[in-house]
Amino acid sequence: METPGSQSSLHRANLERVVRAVRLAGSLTQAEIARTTGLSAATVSNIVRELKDGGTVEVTPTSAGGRRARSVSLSGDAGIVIGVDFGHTHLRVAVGNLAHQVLAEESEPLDVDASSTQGFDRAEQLVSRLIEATGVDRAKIAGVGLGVPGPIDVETGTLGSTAILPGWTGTRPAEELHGRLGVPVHVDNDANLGALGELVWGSGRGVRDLAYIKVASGVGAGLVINGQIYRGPGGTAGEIGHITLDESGPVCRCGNRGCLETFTAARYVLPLLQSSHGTDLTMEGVVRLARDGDPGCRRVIADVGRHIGSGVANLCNLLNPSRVVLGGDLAEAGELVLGPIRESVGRYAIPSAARRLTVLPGALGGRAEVLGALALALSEMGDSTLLDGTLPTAAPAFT
Amino acid sequence: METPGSQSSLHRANLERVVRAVRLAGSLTQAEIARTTGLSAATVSNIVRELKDGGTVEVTPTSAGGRRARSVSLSGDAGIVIGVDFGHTHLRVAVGNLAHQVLAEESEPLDVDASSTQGFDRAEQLVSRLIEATGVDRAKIAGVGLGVPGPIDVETGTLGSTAILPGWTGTRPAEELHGRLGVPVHVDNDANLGALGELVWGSGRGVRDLAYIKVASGVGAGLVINGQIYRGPGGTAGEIGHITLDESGPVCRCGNRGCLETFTAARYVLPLLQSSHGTDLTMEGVVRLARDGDPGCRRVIADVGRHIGSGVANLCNLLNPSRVVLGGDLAEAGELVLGPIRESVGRYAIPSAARRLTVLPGALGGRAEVLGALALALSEMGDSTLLDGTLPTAAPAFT
DNA sequence: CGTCTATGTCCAACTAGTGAACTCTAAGCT
DNA sequence: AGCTTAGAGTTCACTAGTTGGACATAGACG
Repeated sequence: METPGSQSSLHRANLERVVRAVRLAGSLTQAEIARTTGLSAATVSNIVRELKDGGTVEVTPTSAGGRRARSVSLSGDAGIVIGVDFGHTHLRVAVGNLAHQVLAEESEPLDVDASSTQGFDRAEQLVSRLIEATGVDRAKIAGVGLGVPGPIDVETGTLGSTAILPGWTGTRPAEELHGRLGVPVHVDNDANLGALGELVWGSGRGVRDLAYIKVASGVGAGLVINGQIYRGPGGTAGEIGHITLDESGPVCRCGNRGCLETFTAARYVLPLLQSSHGTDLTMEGVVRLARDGDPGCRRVIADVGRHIGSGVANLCNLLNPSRVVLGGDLAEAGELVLGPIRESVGRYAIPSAARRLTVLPGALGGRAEVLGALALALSEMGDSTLLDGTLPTAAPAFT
Repeated sequence: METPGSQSSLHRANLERVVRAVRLAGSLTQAEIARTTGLSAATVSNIVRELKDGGTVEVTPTSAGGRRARSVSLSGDAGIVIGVDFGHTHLRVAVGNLAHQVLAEESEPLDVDASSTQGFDRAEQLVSRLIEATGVDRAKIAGVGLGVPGPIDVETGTLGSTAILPGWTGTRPAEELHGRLGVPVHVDNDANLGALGELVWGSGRGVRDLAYIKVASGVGAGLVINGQIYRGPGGTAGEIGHITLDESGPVCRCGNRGCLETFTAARYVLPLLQSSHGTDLTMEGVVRLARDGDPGCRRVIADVGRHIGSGVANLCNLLNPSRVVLGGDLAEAGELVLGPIRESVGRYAIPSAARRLTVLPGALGGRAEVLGALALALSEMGDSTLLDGTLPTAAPAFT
């Protein structure tokens, strides 16, 4: 640890290399590890033995019908990670292992008006339940990823004002959960985690740059640049909901006028349908009705799509991501909303940028955020955590 | 080279570490190197000897009034880099060394209608002249950075259509210059290089995320994210000039309507002043008149600023950079344009993002691009090039 | 002028990776 | 069945390279 530039650090780096290779591939034989990592067979042999002794890796004596290949894979109980996602109306928890496998996942409704304390209590309970259900060892928890539906101050870890969970403003979610679970907790907002989730498990596999647009009560975007969440220095990157589409448009809750959100977010869109469809409509309902053919709902959704498309076109001109993934309730509308988005992008983005852009619906639906939280825990943990035989049960730090 | 993960690669990494430390600090004693790099004194001793023998580093027997410290610094002639910038109306070349010092710099007018061949000939001549003037060894050229005022296809290195140098579309500038100079040439567009230049030498020192907005015949932005130029998968990131401000605004050359450019670029703005100020006005002239107090020009510049501010507000919401640097002719207008920009940003960006944003004029003026080209050559070279005694005189690759 | 102290160098010890030789096992051929 | 073949994994001697400690050096301080 104390030798930053030499010898043993090299060994460490090679250990990580091997672990990473195995994790990415699921399972490999030693010869394959040698080939993909570029290390010599002898070195791989030593490293695998060391990892096996440390318990981070499992060697299944002979797997395929081949000659004598021993396939190496991450041992399932080497460590587990947990994803927790506080959403608009529900709480969702997932348990996964270091091999990127999701072992269990569950969600339950969350009372919007519940205090933050109640919320965290509930989260703790649900986590405990899932851990028991999967039968894993509590001490093996390597880290927790936590998603919250609002802006997080990166430096202090304090939750900014959120219209979605009003009573939670000013709390420090990571600290709260860390106090209850005793392991490192890493927070981020739901849009960023959704982006990460889709990148790792969903519609963004294999892509390095991705924008995840989440339309729900508000509109937010999570940006992944070069394989990493991009938060911006202030942590507020991705606020696509408040780019200005029409300087003299409706007044937005942010104080400006004509923000994208005023044309697309549920709270602004649903009233349009009140007189014709009644007052107790939800976005989900509108989407369902539209799919069933209701012309009014279809029109509203298409209009929303067009406006999102304008925003995406701006995003595309500025950032030129290779993929845009649409998440949130609205994604359920499929082509009804994607069509207009693509059309709008084609119209407003410069052609060379638009040509390379793919707009896809999220593949994970409401699970994107929890899975992203899982991915966050995995990535923040760094592979090096795997390498100490002892996984941290007390947290050295939390973010 | 062939050992990707081991031993000699460690040595290489340590060599680079030392070179980098020395380069950043200017000059260090061996003990200081040991402390900043974390390597042991013995290792540093060996490495310094190796570097000294290789000629990349110079050891001045005793420098300060201390005991017996030998200060180690990059030898001035260890290698030089060259920046070439083709601008709207001029060609600019700079010569620098690996210690980030600019040894010589010169610009000359360039005929817009000249063929690309003529342009590259002129560039070659100017480079030769500067090399002779500084008296450095041609064989020491480690790389060339090249700026072109138009979109470059990252894969093929082909220059896309540019309204600024019409005859150059479809040429491969890097290849052209590589053919003439025989060293690796790395191209990028002028906005990206301006961003890099300001980041390394100008108003962006010490910042990791920066947007450089260049207003000239068009409007472009160069983005630096996490200390690196961000080009986007298609290489067209930063096209701030074509985000839509007004869906029913003037038709833009890109085919859309109401692009930022139609409110801010010279070709759209100058006509506004034709009836009052004559037809042979340039953007530079407008700026000068505005500074002298001409109310019409002041008004025009303030309006341009407001529109740029709207674009920057969008940029700020999406990307949340910590700094925006304004370059190009317009930057000369100082507060006359920055005031309205800041005002517009304050109005249209979400407050939490706007609060962290600093909008500054470029510190390098027209030199930003050449210096950025220099920085590009330095960064693309990678420190490892320093480590072979022989700097490449024939190029293994060019980008 | 002697002592002190930080610098740089040398040397022996140690760590860790590598190539080559070797063993093992199953598949394929005769 | 028996032989050959070939890829997988292991062992071993070797080598590259870093480190801690001993040692020499030379200005600073008293």
